[in-house]
Amino acid sequence: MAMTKKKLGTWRIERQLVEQISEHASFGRRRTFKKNTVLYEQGEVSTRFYFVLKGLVQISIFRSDGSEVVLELMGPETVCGEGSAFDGLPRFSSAAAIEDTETIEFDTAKMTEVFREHPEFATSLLRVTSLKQRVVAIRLKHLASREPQDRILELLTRLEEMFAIDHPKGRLLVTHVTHEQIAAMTGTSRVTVTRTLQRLREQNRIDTIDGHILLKRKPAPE
Amino acid sequence: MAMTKKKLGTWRIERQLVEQISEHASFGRRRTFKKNTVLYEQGEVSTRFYFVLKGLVQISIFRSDGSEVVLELMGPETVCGEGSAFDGLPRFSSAAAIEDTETIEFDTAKMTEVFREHPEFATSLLRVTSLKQRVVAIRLKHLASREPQDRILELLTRLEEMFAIDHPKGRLLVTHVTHEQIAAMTGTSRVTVTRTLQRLREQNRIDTIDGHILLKRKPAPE
DNA sequence: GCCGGGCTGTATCGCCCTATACGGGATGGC
DNA sequence: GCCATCCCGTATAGGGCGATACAGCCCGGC
Repeated sequence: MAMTKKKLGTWRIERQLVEQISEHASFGRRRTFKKNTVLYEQGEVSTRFYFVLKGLVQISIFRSDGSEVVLELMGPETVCGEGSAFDGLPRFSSAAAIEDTETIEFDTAKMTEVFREHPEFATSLLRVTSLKQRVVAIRLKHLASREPQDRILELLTRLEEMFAIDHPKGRLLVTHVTHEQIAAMTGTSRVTVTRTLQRLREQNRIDTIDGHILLKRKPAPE
Repeated sequence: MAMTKKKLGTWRIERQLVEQISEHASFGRRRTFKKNTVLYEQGEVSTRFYFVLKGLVQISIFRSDGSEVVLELMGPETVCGEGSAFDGLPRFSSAAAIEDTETIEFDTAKMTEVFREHPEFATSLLRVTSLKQRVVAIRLKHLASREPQDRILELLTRLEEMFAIDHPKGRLLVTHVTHEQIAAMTGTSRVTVTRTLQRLREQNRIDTIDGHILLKRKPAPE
């Protein structure tokens, strides 16, 4: 029996910060979402945001021509929806549970009063929003390139940092992503993803083991 | 004498939020930067962030091959550097004053204690980081497209929202940006910017008046 | 065992972007 | 007034990506 193709997210927050948020769970309320239901939708105005406990939530932006850009897959111990909840503007993305999902739902409406008693919670939330800003900015840096290889490698290294295990030949991604998902997240076509991964294999930079991608240790520092 | 080519930023924060931050200026200290000096550099770790009072700051990310992606030009009444200041990780971007610049420098180190007395300041900062996350995410949505026209129009409409004045034929951008700057911000080549703007002119969607771009009112809602 | 669906690997073709180069116009320094 | 510099417009060649189509593979259902 080979490795399970367990669905995982594309995001992780460091333990310490997770704990800091968990400690304030009492300021939110538990809320569950069945598979294929919506947490929030692009365009709506809401002061709610979510701390995912279990399951998987897909965050995407729909472009005006109807095409979908997948921003992230948020797994357990991540926060989503806080951006629009704090700035008060319409949601710029949609969130849908693609597995049965449990969350803590927070509401920013009375948050200022909470901060007075628990200023460390404000700091934690600022760390979360800052982290998100960072990851989006770094993605942007790579999406600014028109080279599919740049775009795809960026996604792979990000996934590696979050979800890879050591392997004799390098680092193995435990997340299973299809070429189509990579295409949606990098703004290229499915065919190009296949071709690019092929090319990377020929360059001996990656390998595929049982459907999982292995990022090889840099072979020679040229 | 025609319109001045005053250099402006690519960013603006709504008045109310600006005031909320200004009211807490006493928690920071005044600091000025001469033209062509650096506020902070990619890679460094720092807990400082800046509220720009006067001048212009260019935020850019340098890619590993040395090429530069210009994220934003931050003019007066904007905040920069807060991302890395709060999450504690190395700066993912560099900031350089491209005009003589005055700022208020804040330090996140003792922020938690400030939040206890002034929880509304935490809320304001959360609004700022959330807004930034939003703008970067929306840029990402468009950069995900490989069509130069998408990328360039996104920049233009964003600039329009922030820095355009009414004009009999539409909205006139008071910011003057060169094709080369547009290229750097959209990840295309200078030639393509010229060609794309040309094409938009032919499609009667924009016009150029005295070096400034005019976004025409949508001609026909088809 | 057989079938069907989802995923990956290829092939072809047309198009558009990048790189490069060059000319002309505006602007500013002296 | 003259020249240098910057910016915009344009041409050419080359390459790689997108669209489309199809074949093979794996896996699960029945």
